[in-house]
Amino acid sequence: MRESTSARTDTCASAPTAHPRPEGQDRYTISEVVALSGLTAHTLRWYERIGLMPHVDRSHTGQRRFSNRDLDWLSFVGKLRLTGMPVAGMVRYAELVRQGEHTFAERQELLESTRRDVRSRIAELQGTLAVLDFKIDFYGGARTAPESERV
Amino acid sequence: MRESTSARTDTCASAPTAHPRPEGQDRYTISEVVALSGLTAHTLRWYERIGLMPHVDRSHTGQRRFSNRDLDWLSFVGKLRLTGMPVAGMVRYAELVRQGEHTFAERQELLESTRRDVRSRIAELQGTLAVLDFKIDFYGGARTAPESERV
DNA sequence: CGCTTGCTTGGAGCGCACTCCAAGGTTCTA
DNA sequence: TAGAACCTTGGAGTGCGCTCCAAGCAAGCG
Repeated sequence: MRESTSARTDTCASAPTAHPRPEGQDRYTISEVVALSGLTAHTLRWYERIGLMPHVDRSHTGQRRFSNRDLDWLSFVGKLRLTGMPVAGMVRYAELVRQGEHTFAERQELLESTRRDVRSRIAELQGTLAVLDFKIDFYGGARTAPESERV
Repeated sequence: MRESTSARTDTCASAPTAHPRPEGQDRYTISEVVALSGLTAHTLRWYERIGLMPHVDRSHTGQRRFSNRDLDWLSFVGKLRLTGMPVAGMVRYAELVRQGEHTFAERQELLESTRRDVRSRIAELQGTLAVLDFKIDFYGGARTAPESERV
């Protein structure tokens, strides 16, 4: 295993396993975080560069040491990513967090807007399900369809 | 209006209006199709180039004239696009259609696999809704949360 | 001590789905 | 019959979210 570990297998939708963490540990190397988060080391470093990660603690020689808190943050960011929020939006949220409690209202608005997006995306997907069901039934031999179709 | 018409406004999730078509017409210029489909002319030509559109009829001087059948196809392709299916998959489906009725089974499988993807994407989105609800409630002042959170 | 494996950086590259450009021919309105 | 608006093409460019590279330092084992 050499840096570009997992990934590439199946678009790796971040293993939905609830990030089982080794008990009583609070300093993880980057490769441990790769295993726990499903992200690549490249991506973790990139997240930090673009301001999507609070600055991670370092060992005396400069290597990253992630905390449980960092893992919590990554797990939340993973959820935001699943919503389809663009990276710029997540960075915006991270900035608000850094600015302290007086940004609570704005953070709430941002999440509410995201929630609206998610809900309409779900509705959209359910609309496609109706069409898929219809077509699949058609191909299923139940040619009840009034389709002149080239299908 | 000069080629790059609509687009850019809001990621233009293809107006969910059911493509109201002028009655009794069966030959549309590309700009009419732009208005009806919400796609750009660039995208329509590109779809044809990559084999996602059956070859469109032409006027005697070589300009495209789309039929109602073409619009039906575009509308279905729009649904597939909303499912999140990559363009390569849609091209694959278009190829199967071109090959005739003996590909019915394969088309059905492709759509069934797409339907599975859509269902799991919906589940994923519903999972993010739970997290969003939780956070939004937290910011809503109901600080009932046992969060040590940097939130 | 040497060896292997792992971590560091800035910057370049990639795949997807468009998106646009230049240069020229066509169609419509007045 | 002019002029504006619209259409054509191949190929180059864009934005997003990673993804990879080269060169070099660090850590652990025998």
